Amino acid sequence: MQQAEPHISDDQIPSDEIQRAWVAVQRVAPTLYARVEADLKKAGLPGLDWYSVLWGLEREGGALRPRDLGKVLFLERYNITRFLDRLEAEGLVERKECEEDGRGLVAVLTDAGYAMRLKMWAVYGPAMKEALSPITDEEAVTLAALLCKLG
Amino acid sequence: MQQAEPHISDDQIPSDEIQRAWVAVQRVAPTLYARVEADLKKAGLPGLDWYSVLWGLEREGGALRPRDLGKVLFLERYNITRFLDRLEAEGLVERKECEEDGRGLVAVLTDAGYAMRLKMWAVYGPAMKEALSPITDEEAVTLAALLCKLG
DNA sequence: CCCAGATTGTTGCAAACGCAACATAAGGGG
DNA sequence: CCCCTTATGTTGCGTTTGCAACAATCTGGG
Repeated sequence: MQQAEPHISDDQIPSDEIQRAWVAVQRVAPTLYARVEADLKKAGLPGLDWYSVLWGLEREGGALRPRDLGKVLFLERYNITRFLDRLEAEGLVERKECEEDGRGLVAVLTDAGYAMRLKMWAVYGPAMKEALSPITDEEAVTLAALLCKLG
Repeated sequence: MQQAEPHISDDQIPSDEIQRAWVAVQRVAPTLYARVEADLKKAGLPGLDWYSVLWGLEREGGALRPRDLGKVLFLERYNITRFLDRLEAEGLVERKECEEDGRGLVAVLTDAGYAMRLKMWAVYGPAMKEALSPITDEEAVTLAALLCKLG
């Protein structure tokens, strides 16, 4: 990636192998993401970020506090607030008050939200399959295992 | 990731292995990126996007037309324009006119820009090494090879 | 019970991004 | 040579993001 550097000692510089892996990860992930997003957009559907919220909610039983949704999706509080704003405006989610915590609330998936996730999956699934079609299932297992070591 | 789906035929649904690999890629890449960015920010340095531009420029001899910079970095024209706006405002890059094309221009790395890339690498390099420290060089080669199949 | 500190969700503001439109210049066919 | 098409870089506008501050509520020690 770049040559030796006087300000840092040699054992701080990542090896070529590591550098190449880093570049590959940071280049390929957005590329694949963009391909799938393009398919969704072509179908007139929302982006993958919405899907994550809908699916994250559905997976947890259809209702979750923003706090917990944030933990599941690795998102900041204020981002959750705004996703819920948009999803609620489209009728895919509803905010209900939270009994056990006066300041909290619960985001609840509506029927329309459930239906939307299904409609998106009908595009997302095949697009994902297509994007990863260059590798076999076995390779996918290897890939996932290596990445999980890093997460 | 999710159960069978009536609207699409079974052979359109990605296998569990593929789904897990997809999730791993899309989750791990931003996580690692954020860790390194945090180190840069802690050091009071610009983000990785600036580094990409500086390094992309330096690698090509220190001067490149926005068009070509866009191709190297996989960025849209208008993003290049705006990165150059900010980098130029900080004195890291200069816009010079392009002789062989009247409408074009050339983005030239300044001494300050070169110095900044070095300073950033002194943080970026170790941070990258740390982020990928859970895998060996050999595993990194495997990882990069698998990802390259997808790119 | 009371109160200081922490937690939860929201918001104002500034910065950044995506998209479409624009001005300018290059290229190519008649 | 002229005109039409394409390419290049920029900009305006609406949307989205990050950060810091905020109000409301919970928690635990005294």
